[in-house]
Amino acid sequence: MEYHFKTIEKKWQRYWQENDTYRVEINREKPKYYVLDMFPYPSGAGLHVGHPLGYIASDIHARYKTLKGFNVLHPMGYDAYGLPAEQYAIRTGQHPAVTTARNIERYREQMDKLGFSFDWNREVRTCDPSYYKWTQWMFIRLFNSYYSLDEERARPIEELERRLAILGTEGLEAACTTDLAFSAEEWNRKTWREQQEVLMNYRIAYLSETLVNWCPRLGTVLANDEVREGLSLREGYPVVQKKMRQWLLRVSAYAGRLLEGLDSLKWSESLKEVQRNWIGRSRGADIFFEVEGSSERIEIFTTRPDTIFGATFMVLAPESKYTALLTTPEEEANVRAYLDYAAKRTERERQSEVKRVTGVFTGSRALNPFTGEAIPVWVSEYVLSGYGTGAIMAVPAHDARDHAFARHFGLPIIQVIDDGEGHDVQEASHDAKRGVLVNSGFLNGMPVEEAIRAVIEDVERCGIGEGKVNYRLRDAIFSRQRYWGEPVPIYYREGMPCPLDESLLPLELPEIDAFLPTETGEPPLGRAKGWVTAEGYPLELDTMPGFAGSSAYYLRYMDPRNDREFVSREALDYWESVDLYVGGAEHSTGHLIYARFWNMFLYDVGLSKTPEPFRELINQGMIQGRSSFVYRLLTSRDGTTWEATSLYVSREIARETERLGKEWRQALLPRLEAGELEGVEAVSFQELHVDVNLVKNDLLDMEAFRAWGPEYAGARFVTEDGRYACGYGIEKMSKSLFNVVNPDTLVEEYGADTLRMYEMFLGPLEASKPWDTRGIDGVYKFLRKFWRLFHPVEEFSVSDEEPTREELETLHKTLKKVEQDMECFSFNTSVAAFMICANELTAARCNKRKVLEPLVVALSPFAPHVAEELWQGLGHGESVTRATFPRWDERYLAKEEIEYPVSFNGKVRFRLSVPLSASAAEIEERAKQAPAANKWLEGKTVRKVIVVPGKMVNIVVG
RNA sequence: GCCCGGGUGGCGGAAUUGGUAGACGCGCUGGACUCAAAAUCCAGUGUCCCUUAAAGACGUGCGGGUUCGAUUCCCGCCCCGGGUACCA
Repeated sequence: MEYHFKTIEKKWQRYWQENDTYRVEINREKPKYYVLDMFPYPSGAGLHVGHPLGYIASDIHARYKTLKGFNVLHPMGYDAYGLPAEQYAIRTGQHPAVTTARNIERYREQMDKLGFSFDWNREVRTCDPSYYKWTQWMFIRLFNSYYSLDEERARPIEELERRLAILGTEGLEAACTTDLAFSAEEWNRKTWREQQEVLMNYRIAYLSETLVNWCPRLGTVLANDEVREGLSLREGYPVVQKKMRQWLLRVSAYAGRLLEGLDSLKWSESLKEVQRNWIGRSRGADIFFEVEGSSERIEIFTTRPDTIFGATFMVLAPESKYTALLTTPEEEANVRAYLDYAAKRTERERQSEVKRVTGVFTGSRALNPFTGEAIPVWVSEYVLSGYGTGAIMAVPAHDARDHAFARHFGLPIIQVIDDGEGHDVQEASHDAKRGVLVNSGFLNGMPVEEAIRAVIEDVERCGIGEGKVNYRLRDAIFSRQRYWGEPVPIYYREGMPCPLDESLLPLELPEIDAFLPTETGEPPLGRAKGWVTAEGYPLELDTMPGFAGSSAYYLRYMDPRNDREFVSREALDYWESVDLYVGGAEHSTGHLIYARFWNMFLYDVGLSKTPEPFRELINQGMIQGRSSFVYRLLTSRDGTTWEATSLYVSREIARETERLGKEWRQALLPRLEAGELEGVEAVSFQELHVDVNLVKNDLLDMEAFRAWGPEYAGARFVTEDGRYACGYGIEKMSKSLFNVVNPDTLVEEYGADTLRMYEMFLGPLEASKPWDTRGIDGVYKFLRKFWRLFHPVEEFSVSDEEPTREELETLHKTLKKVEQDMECFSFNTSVAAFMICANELTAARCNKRKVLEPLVVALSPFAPHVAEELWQGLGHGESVTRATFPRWDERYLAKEEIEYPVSFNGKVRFRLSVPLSASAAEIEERAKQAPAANKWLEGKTVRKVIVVPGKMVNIVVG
C-alpha cells in the first residue's frame, strides 16, 4: 500500500473536527502551557509559504508539550481591523466587513489544510462587537487612570481628584503632559470644565494638541512605528508634521519599567536590543540657563554636562515655547520667516537634507552658568521639540551638529576635552568619550566620567539643574481619522470628552454611505447619521489604531465567550500569561511595545496576572522568494537601437554568449536555423521574471510559458539538449515578481505533512532564508520511507519480535535528539534525525512494533496526519495526540567501548577503541602502543600526552 | 554614523564545553532493477597532487594572537543582512 497522503489528510482533518480533538478547557490536574501565534491580518492575497512558518513551528511545539503532559492553550484569531480593507472599500465601494469576512474564510481554509491543532472554539476577531466591546472597555479604564510616579503604577483618576481637592499639586509625583502648579483652593474654585482640562493632563489615555505624523494621502495620523524615513510604512506616502488635537496613550510613563522588564524575558538578545534602542534611555542633566535682560530661564537637557565650559551658544527647536518668548523685536521678522520655512518642510525633506545647516538668531543672549559668558540663542530645525526640553546648549568642539552650525554661522569653538590624540576641534568636532577636561575651570584635569558627576553635583547644589534620565520613547498617538477601526467610546459634553457608561458598550461601528472624510474634512464617522448619545451629546469621530485590538487579545483567548467580563478570574488564574509567543520581527517596535505597555497597565489595575505578557518569544525568519528568469534575446543592427525577438535563450547559452562578446555568433548560430539573425550586429539579453509555478528544478515548462500570456504565445526557445534552464535570484516574495509559492499547491502535490516538515528543514527557525521548492523531494521521500517501514509487504504489518541492540540504539538516539531539539526549537536538526533513523531502520528491515510505535508518537508533532493513520494501524482507538511522548533511555546509548581520535601534534592520525572503564593512564599507554602509532613515534621523543577522557588523545612529539 | 546578527562544499545547512569539520537533504556521477520510463535501492561526491589507490598537503571571509589542539576564545580588518538616526 502506497503512502496516499490525500486520503489520509482528509480523513484525519475531518476526524479532528468531528471529535473536537483540539478543544481545551481548564484542567487543574495538569500544568498549563500557553503557545501563541501573532494573529494575522487577513489580507486579500491569502497566505504564501512564508506565512505558515511560524504557525508550523508553534504547532509542533504545542503538540510536543501536549505529549509531555501539559494542558496546552493554542488559539488563533484575526487582527481584522486595518487600512488595506478600508482602502479597498474606497476603491470598490465594498464594505470592509464583507471583504474582511471573505479573506478570513480563505485564511481559515488554507490553515485547515496544514493540520494545525488550534482550538477554533476560541477564535477571536478584533472587528467583532463582542470582542471590541472589551477594547473599548479597557480604553475607558486607561482614560480613568493616571500614572503615579511615587508608586510607579497606574492609579484611578478619582484618587488624583481627591488629592487635588485637599493638597493641590503640592508634592504630586505623576506623569503628565505639562507641569502644573496650583493649590487646593485654586482647584476647588475651578469650574467642571477647567478641572477636566487639568485631569486631561494626567490621564493615561488623554487628548492633547501635539505635533503628529499626518499623512495627507491616507487622510490620517500615524504612530511613530508606522513611519519610516518620512514615509508611511505600508504604502510609502509622504508624512508631514502637523499640530492636531489627538488621543494619546501615556506610554512614556512606563518607559523605565518597559526597559527593566526586558531583563526577565526569554527573548533573543537582538530583539531586546531593538526595544532598548527604541525606548532610548539616556542619563544626563537638565540645566537652566539665565537669559540676559529677561526673567526667562532656558531649560536644556544634555547627556554631556561635563562639556558645559565649551557651550558657546544655545539652540531652540522652532516649535519650542522659548522661541516666541526670547525673540527680540529687531529679530522678529527674521525669526518669523524662518519658522514659516521650517513649518513647510516635510519630514522627508528635513531628513534627506540633514547636512544642510539652517537657523536664525533670536536676538537674545543666555548666560553660561559656569563661564558667566553671554552666549547667543539661536533657533534651528536640527533641534527637535519632541526630545528632551526642545532646547540645547551647543558644544561645537565635541558635537558634529553643533560644529557644523558654528562653522556655518561663525560662532566660537572651544575645546574642553583632550584625549591626547591631538584633534584640531576648529577643523572637525571630536566626540570625546574619554579624555581629561581642559579650559574648564574647576573641572580641569578630571576624566570625563568624574567631570559629569561633578557638574551634576554642582548644578544641584546651586539649584540650577538636576541629574536626569531621558527616554526617547514617546506617547502613542491613538486617534485615526478612519472608518474601519474601533469607535472610541467617548462623547463630548461642553466640548469636554467623557467616557460612555459601560452598560452602553459595545459602541458599535455605524453604517455610513461612503468610506471617505466628509466635505468639511471630518473623519468618515462624521457621515454616520445619529452619531450622538441618547442625551444628544456628539460622539467621538476618530477610531482606534490597529494596535488597540491586538494589545490584549492573548488575554481574551483565555475566556473568549465571556460576555460579562473581559476574562474571568478563574481563567486568568489558570492560564496566567503566554509561555511561548511566535511571530515576525517586524513587530519589534510596534505591537510588542504596545502590548507590553497595555499589559503592564492591566497588571497595575489587577486585570493581568504578570507584568510581562510574553515570557518567551521566537521570531521566525522571513522566507524570501526565489525568482526565476528567462532570457529574451535582443538584437541590434546598428549597435545602438535594440529590438526584442521572440527567442528565449537558456541560461548557460545566454551566459556563454555574453562571455564571448563580439564572438557571440559562435554560441548562438549553431543552435539556430540557417539564415536567422542575418544582418544582426550585436545581441543582448533581457532578463524577465517568469512565474515560478511554470518552473520546476529551474527548468521551464515551455508549453506552459507559451500559454502564460498572449505576448509569449509565439515564444521560441534556444535550449540545452531540449531543456530550458532559468536563471534565479533571491528577492522579497511578492506577486509582482512572480515568485510567490502558494502552500495550497504544495499541499496538493506533496501533502501537508511533507510541507510542514520541509518548512522546518529549510534551516534554523529564526534565520531568514530563501524558499526553494527543489529540496522538498527529500522530505517526501523520508515520509514514504517511514510509511514503508509499516508496510513491508503491501499490507500494514508490524512484528512483535524483540528489537536488537542496534535497533534500540537507533530508536533511543532519535528520541533523545528530538526531545532536546524540541526544547530549543532546533526543528531542522530533528527532521535530519528522523531521516537518519528511517535510513537505519530501512537498512535493518526493521518493522518491529517496539521500535516503530514510539517513533510514531515522536513524529506526530511534525507530521500529525500520517502519525494518526499509523497509530490507528497499530491498534490504538484514540488519537495519537492523547499519547505520551516516549522516554529515551541512556542505557541503550551507552557504549562499552569508546573510539578515541589519536592525534600527533594536533593532527588526527588514527582511531583507537578503548574500554569505557579505562583510566587516562591506560588510554595513554594503549595509544602509544597501538601499531598505527609506530610510524609517528619513530625516532621522536614524546614530549607530552594530553588525554581528555571521553574526547581525544593528543601526543606531542619532537 | 551608531547598535545588533552573520560569513563553513556546486546549493540549503550540521558540528554539545576549545577535541574526528562538512551530519542530513538537494544536486551531480556511476551501478542494480526495468523492454523502457517512473519509482525504489546501492555506491561515490571539499580542494590540490595522481592513471588509480595508498599516503600527503591545503581547507570554516582576510591578517595576526592564545593553546598540545581554534569553525569555536582574543585583537585588527573586509564583506553581507537587519534595526535605527539631526535623540543633544
